Amino acid sequence: MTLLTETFSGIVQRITYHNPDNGWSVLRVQSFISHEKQETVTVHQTKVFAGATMEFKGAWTTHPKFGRQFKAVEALEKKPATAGALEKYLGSGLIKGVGPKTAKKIVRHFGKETLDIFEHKIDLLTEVPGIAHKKLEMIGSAWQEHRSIRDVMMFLQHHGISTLFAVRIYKEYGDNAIQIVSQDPYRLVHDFYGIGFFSADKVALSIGLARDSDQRIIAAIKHVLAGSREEGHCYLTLSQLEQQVPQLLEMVMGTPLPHYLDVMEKEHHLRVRLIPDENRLEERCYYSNTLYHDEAAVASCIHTLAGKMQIEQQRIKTWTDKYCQRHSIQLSDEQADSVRGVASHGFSILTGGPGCGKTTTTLVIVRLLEAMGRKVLLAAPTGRAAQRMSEVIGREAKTIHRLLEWQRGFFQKNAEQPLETDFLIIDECSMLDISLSAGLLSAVPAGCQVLFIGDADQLPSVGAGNVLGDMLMSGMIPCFHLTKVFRQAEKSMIIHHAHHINKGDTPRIDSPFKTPEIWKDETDCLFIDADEATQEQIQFVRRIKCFFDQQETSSINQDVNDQNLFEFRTEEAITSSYEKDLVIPPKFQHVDLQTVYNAANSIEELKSVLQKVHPWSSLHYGFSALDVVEKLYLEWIPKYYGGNCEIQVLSPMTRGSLGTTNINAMLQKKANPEQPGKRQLQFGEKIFREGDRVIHRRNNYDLNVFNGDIGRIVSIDTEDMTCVVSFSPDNREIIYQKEDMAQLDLAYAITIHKSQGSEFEAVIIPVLTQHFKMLYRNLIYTGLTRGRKLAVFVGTRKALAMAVRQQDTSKRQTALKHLLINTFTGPDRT
DNA sequence: AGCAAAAA
Repeated sequence: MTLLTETFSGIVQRITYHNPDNGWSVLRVQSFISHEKQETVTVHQTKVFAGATMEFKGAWTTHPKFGRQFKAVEALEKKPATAGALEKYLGSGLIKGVGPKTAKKIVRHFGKETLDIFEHKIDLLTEVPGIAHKKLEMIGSAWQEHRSIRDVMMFLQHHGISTLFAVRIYKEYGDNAIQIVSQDPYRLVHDFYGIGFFSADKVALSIGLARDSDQRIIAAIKHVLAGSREEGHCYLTLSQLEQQVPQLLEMVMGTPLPHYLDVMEKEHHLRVRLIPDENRLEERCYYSNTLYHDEAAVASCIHTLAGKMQIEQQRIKTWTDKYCQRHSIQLSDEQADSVRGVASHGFSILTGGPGCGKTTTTLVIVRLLEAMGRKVLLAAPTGRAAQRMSEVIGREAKTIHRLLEWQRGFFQKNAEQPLETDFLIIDECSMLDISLSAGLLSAVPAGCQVLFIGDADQLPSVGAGNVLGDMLMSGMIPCFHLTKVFRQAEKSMIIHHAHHINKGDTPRIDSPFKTPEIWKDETDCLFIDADEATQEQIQFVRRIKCFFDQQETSSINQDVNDQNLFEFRTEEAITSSYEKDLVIPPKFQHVDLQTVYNAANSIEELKSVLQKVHPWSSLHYGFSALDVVEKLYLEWIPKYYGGNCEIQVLSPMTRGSLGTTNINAMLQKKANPEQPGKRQLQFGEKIFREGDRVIHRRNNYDLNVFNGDIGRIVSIDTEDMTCVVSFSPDNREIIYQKEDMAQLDLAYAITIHKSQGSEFEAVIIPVLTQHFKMLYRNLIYTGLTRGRKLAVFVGTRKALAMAVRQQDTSKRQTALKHLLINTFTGPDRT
């Protein structure tokens, strides 16, 4: 860790930038060594005063935009050493009553002894002209105060706390700070947002607390429990804690863990819930207080809301029929049933895959309720989902955070100040985590009806819990499941394969390399086998192909055909790795093809080398996976599906050779290359060019653009550094100022996560083992079902099979399902 | 073989 041992010291001249959230600061620092030269220093979690003399530890780096800078990992305040430093220090406004002018006078008078005078003989300050008795008193008391702060600060900093937090800790604990922190350093985790277990532990060990002290172990248990959220879990089991806690503490525990857990439960540091496992044996499940409360709150709120309403079914039917007729809406039977069902239940769920008509059903429900004189509120977890809801329903829809009036970490709308409405409809509920659900449901007033809409097969929520899935699986909540697909269901292979994926079967998707006709058949789902071939392999195949094309009319493909390798064997494809099949014999490396041609036996050898490559892998045609993405985007899809077909690449990941960043860079270069007259702007590494496809990444209520909106850059003004982006569906044009453009990214490729809730005419989905960590069932399902006319996978069948086998949400440890069953049927404890 | 992600 400590490879960065360069140091750099100087006087802080100016604080160029300071981020109060994480403490990251950019400073201009005048070096001690070369006096005239100012350097840029970046440092984390440190607030430094202008004029302070600092010693930084870290390393020199070169930033692509800002050039040479010192990246500090540690900053220590030194006593001012030079007269110049002293003057800056005193004049920085740190001491009340001393400004730059007075500072100058003082330093000129006392020179090097200035600091000593302040420390020990402050009365002598009156020697300085302009400092009378009154001013001396002011300066004196300010200096006193400053000194006690400084003692605390020095203590905290000595034990590894950054200046920024030291200031906050001093503000909170005052002069007792040293005592409080020494007594229980782990208090800091609870009292200060931004200090975690690791920071507090550093202080604790530095102060000299024992590695096996109770405080330390309890803090570690709390930290592990809180961390389970990251995995999507609500609770951890004993064996999980026994594995993770000692690992965090970096020691073997003397006293067994259950002892501590019992103590913590008694002292309300954690909660335990007994949940029966498959064998009906009760297991102790350990919760952090908040998650325990949230889970229980969701279950009890739903129980309170649930129940049947007295509604005249016949009147609803008559009204619905009339409404649909007037607006020429065709409702299927299950949709009509859903409308009636939802209207007559206190709490219900409307679910179903894409293209099943959830939206139309919702529209009719909203109109019906309004006709019944009910006040209806609409909301969704994300800005984009809310905006789409408004567009489709024609009523305002808000994000849940806005609906509940989120302010400084709390919701203004809650059990005490509930929402004012008769009916609440929440869309895209697969994105709801347990905490937001608890916040939302507590704010529902008594007598209000609630409808959750969502597709549980889509991506799970970012936060902990499996809310929608648990509610559905509990079987306790009235659920209206739309199954009839309107989108040409019979023909659609996308729907067919999506269905298989959901069941856990790896779909056998046809490849155009195997069956070239399928392009013309306008199939809507394809798989192109491609792997991470090396440049050497690609070049080798291309050279051979080039050679054969010249020499023989019959292509090499004909030869491979003879081997009858085209039988569609998924299992074989799963185990084989295409690029490994191609071993280039040394004798053919960099060989002149004419020489090969002259030696007849060499031709046969060449053929046999190529025949080892899987005949429908893209390597066989001299394409890497990235080449295939390019070909699909620029040639193949436009050729068979029309040049106006909207194509979207959906990658499981941001990084990697087939991550969004790399694909974006490649497609920008190929699909929208630099041209004279085509204007562009550069921000650091990012280039935006006229014609680029872009995505907006944060809800911006001023511009009325939302996280996930995709558009095209219409024009760029290089003078003003502004641009105009046109967004679908109605091609509305938004003017971006320079600072707004930071919220834009290239969007030729986006992550599957970002695509949730959107649809595209054609999607290209790379699925390779390099995406290993992200490969799970819901992800593939979500990506595949984003395509309306075409979905093409590019990658290996092995990666696809891995993804389909991996069920993310089933691994989430949650108890909502269990709680709902218990609440509704009464606990069956004996 | 290390990774994605909402809200304010």
